Amino acid sequence: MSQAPAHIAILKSHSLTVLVQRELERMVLAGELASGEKLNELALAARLGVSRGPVREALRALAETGLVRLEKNRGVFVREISVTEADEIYELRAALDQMAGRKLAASIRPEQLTELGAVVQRMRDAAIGADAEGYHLANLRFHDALVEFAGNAKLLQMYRRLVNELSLFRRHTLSVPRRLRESTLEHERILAAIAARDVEGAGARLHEHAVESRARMHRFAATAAALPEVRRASNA
Amino acid sequence: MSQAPAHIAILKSHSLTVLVQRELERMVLAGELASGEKLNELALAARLGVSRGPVREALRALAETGLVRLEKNRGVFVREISVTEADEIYELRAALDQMAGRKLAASIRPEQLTELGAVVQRMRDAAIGADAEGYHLANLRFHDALVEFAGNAKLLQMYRRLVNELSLFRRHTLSVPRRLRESTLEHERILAAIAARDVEGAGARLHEHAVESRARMHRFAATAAALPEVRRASNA
DNA sequence: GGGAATAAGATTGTTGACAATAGGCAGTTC
DNA sequence: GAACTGCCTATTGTCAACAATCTTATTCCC
Repeated sequence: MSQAPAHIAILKSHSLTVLVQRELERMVLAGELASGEKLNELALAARLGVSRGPVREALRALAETGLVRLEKNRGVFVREISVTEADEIYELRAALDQMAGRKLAASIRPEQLTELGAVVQRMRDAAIGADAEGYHLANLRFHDALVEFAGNAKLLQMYRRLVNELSLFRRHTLSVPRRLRESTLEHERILAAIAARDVEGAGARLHEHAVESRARMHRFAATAAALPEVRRASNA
Repeated sequence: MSQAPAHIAILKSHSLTVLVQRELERMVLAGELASGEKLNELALAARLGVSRGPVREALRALAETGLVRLEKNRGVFVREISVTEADEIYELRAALDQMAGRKLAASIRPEQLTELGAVVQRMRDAAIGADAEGYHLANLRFHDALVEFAGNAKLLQMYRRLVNELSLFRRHTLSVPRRLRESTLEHERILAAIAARDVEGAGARLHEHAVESRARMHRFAATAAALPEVRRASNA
């Protein structure tokens, strides 16, 4: 009776379906449910302490966001993002980033600039300390904040959805960015263009930046294909 | 026995949930379920001849696409798009259209050009005949084809989702475009730029075109607000 | 007469059970 | 020994019932 209230309050405002959906999304993004893995409804329901109904509803919703794939009478699978699809997402992201950069350069407020500056500082620190994971997180936050500050909720929603999907792509393909210093510099230039309220410049820099990410992804994919890491599930 | 196979084949490949989802989407987009309307699960289930399970699953999926809104313990409502949100969508669409235009100008194939030309011809005919509905359909098809031919499936998916949401905005706000001839001319110019493989020009024209749609929406919204059409469901 | 408390009805949230399908296993046949 | 056929089990698809919550109508009090 004394430890329940918090949980009860949560349940009051959110249905089980919503909670299950969030938890499943978290598990997928955290890699606890591996890309391509088949999800067993009953097992998930048991694990989360609910019945199959909410789990099924949550899975239908997640299918619409692109995180899982449904096959009738066969089951639900965590989506696998192909190189082709990742390429499309990167290309789209370039356009969205450019839009965000232009909007932001035209409207940024001092406290937003301060926050972005702090994130870039985190990148510098991570680069100096060769802290790839820390850099990765700061990088994600930088771009998310950028789009958030751009002030178009729909854009933010789309952007986050794309980033989510991309995180399914070969689980942390780029988690070890080689050139941390170089990359930090790119972000500094982006921020400088925004601070200078250079609309076209900020858009262009962000677009380039996304295009560069895309190219890096392709180089990595090519490398990964060259040294076959015993991955193909083919019959040969 | 002789009329069943077709239905069986459909049910074989698609679950009830998927069929219900499609039908509900159709009903919403066709206006059979009005914007803001509360949807009764049991009534929908009875109407579609299924139980509440598939209906609930379909509604959860539709909520994720932005067509309906869920309120815990209160029900599901067809989403209402505010002017603010419509504005954001128009702005996003401008960026996506520009991207599509640039890609298409760089890659269009003869048969695609022919098809786009045929659609523009339908616009001309509709403009001459003052056929607003026909024009509207041709216009939708023109832009959808444009994005489709751009060759980025993710872009197409996102674009269609935005267009769907926009169709919820004050149901056919622009269904009577005044300047059919003028608008046809704009589309001809867009197509010309693409045909000339003018990457920047095609992108720019499409961007302008979307920005113009956005401005038109705002003018219309302002007009509609000026002459209060007895719409507010407020308590006054 | 108006407003708050309350009870009845309707609707949603959740669960468990049943039906249908897919995939694997053993047995049989060639 | 390989391939095919038919069962068996595990899992998904669908449904109906129960519990919890909200809405509405009614009653009571001021």
